[in-house]
Amino acid sequence: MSSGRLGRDFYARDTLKVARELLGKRLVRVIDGERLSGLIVETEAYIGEEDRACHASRGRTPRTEVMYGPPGHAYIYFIYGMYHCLNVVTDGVGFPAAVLIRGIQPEESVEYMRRNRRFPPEGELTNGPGKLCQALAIDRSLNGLDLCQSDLLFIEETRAVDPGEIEVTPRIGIRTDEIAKRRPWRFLLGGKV
DNA sequence: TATACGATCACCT
DNA sequence: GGTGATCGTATAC
Repeated sequence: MSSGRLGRDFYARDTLKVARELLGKRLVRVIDGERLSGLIVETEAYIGEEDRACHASRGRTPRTEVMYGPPGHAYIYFIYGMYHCLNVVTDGVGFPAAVLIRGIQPEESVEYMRRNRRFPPEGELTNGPGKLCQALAIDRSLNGLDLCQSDLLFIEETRAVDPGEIEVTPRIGIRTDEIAKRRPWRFLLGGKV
């Protein structure tokens, strides 16, 4: 069964809808012609300058520029001096919003990923935003990449997900304010917590 | 120029 | 449950 790549229209929508519907889709990274991939099982939405947890809450800067651009591009940032996080830009041009990919279930080239992560314990290969970037060798050199065009990084259509499998919770690691902390903008697939 | 800190993780107790 | 690693950004001087 062939799987098509998600097109611009998928990303050019309401961010919460995109965050929810990215669950179950296949994130694909190609290195030296080899496919590394996994099914997306955890996402978080970051929406607009009013969202204090969103990097764009402090306005347009060189770092946040990508989020203001067209949907379907990768926003990758470096954090805590050692990790990278992968987001996909959503909604329309000029409105800063993105979905953070927080977890995937490894599928293709698992051994390659395990090597990248220096052979972690079972279940800890790609269960976090920093971890999955390390496993897939994603860093800021890929920032701004168009996931609708690039052959290095993209997301593929998969089977439909049963809405009953989706869990919604507040976002993780928010330290800005109580309102941002409470927003139920984290989505998980299959009872994963 | 200088400084404080973060959408994290690994390792410790 | 706590903390150190480690550095790009934003912001203040």
